[in-house]
Order: sequence, then structure tokens, then C-alpha cells
Amino acid sequence: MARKRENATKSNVKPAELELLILKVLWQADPDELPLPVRDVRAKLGELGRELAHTTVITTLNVMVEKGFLKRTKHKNAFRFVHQVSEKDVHGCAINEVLARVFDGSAEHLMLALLESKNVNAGDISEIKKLINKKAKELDK
Amino acid sequence: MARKRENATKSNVKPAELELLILKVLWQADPDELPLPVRDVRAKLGELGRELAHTTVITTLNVMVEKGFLKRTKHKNAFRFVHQVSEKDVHGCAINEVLARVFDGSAEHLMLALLESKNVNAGDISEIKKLINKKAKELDK
DNA sequence: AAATTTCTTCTATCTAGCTAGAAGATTTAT
DNA sequence: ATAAATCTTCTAGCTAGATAGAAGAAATTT
Repeated sequence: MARKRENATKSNVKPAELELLILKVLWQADPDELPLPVRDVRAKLGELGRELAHTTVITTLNVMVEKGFLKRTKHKNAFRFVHQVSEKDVHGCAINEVLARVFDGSAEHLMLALLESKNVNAGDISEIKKLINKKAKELDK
Repeated sequence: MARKRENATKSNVKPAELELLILKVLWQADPDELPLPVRDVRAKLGELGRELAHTTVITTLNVMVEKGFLKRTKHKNAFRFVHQVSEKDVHGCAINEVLARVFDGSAEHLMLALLESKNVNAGDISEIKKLINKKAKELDK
């Protein structure tokens, strides 16, 4: 039997807007509470300012199951949902997507845009600097 | 009369996939040839592997005009199109978008994802390092 | 002048995503 | 046991985006 690649980073995870929000809800949930019933997902979306009908949430959750983003299990008479993709998976896919789509693969151009962003301040820059220096050292070894 | 903010960076420029491709075509065109007739835009899209009906290209170009991404002018009996948003505008909006949408505004997390990407190699890292060090120095002044 | 080419506008189809109501099943409360 | 609450599936509308054909106007070619 082939070994499962549990640690492999998934490379085609592009959740739509609401789907991403739902993933964030699940990622941030207390692990003890997972998988979450629809009711709870809906409530947490509400807390985030996204007030939706119960059926809207169900519909979207089921679509996400079909896409492999979530897993659905029955508890008593109701279904509960838990994520099957990690924040890291989504972060990786998102950066690769924008890198390819907008910056034609140029990490330098992406970096320039980031450094020029009004949403990135001096503190961020200094943190970023630390990250890159650390990474560069690792590569040097 | 109010002075035009010709150098202000536009902050809500989110072209769809095909729209972005069209912008790339226009950005890369010889300035002497701008604005381009539909025919030429279509031909260049074809060169990029996107073979579309003439009317498809027109439709999309007109949508882009409505959105303010392009300007349309009549030459003889035909229209020609030129971009009204720069590559820098789009780069800036794209990075801000992904930063907010996926990384919840954390430039550090975005950076981590970039450094971990299989699409970023050691050479890129060293280029990025130069960029950030330069930027940090500028901020120190 | 008639035919052909070129170019435009309008209309239309198809998909993904967001949204939610209707209807029916099951469980819980009175 | 009857009523109320809960939960699901199905259906459906609406928008944006991608795609392109039909039809008509205008210029060009033969």
C-alpha cells in the first residue's frame, strides 16, 4: 500500500472569498471543538460580520467538501465539518498564484510592490529583513 | 481648476484574468504603436496562446473601458485602445489585495510564504535581500 | 456597382460564486 | 401525541467573467 503523503503541501487550493473565510473560522477554532456543526460555523461568520442564512452556509460547506477543502462527518443527526487544507497550503498557493498571475514569476517585482505598499510600515520592513537574512543564512550552509 | 493627480497610485484596480492579459499586451507594446486597434490586441493575445474570437476581444476591451482601465479613441472608422492604469498600479493593488485577503494584513506571513515557495530560488532570495536592505537604509535616513 | 472585408453593437450562452427559500425528515419540547 | 425546532437537500435567482454568433454599417476590392 502506498504511503500517504500527509506532509506534502497541497498545490491547488484556491478558495473563493467566503470559502476562505470559512477556512479561517475552522483554523482558528479550538481543536477540541472540531469538527464544527453548521450552526457554529454560521455563528462565527456572524461574529466576523458576515451574516448569512443557515442554508447559505450549508451550501457553501458542501461545495467545499466536494472540492476537498473540508471533510464532513455525521454526529447524531447533524453534519459537522473540519478543514482538510492548512493555512500553510492556502498561503503557499496564494503567493504562487499572485506571483505567476500578476508578477510573471518575478519574486523581485513582487517584493518591490510589497515594500512600496502603504500597508507595510517600517516595523514590518525590519521584521521582513530578519526573515530574509535568516533564510539566506540557511541557504548558505 | 484642481490639479490632476497624475502620479497618484490607483488603489482599486483588480482586472480579471483576461483583462490582466490585455493590460500586459498594452504595457509591453511599443509606445509609438499605442493606442492599439482590436486586431493587434487580438493578434498579440494569440501569440501568448490565447486565441479568441474578434468579438470576444472587443467585448472585453469595452468592459475595460467602462471600468476605467482603458481609454478608447476612434481612428478613421475603427477604435483603438490604450491602458489607463500602470503596471505599478496593478502590482500595488494585487499585493494589497492578497495581503489583506489571505494574510490578514501580515506582511511577515506573506514573506514567509514567499520564501518557502518552490518558485523562488536562491538567486531570487539574494536579490530580495538586496532590495530589503536598500529599503531599510532609506527608512533609516 | 456589386461583392467582400472589416468593424461595431447587441444578444446570448456557460460557469463559478453568493445567496436563500421551499419542502421534507427527524428530533425535541409541551 | 401534537407542536415546535432543527437540519438537510433541492431548486433557483443574481452577478461577473469568458466566449462568440448574428446583424448591420462602412470601407475596400474586383
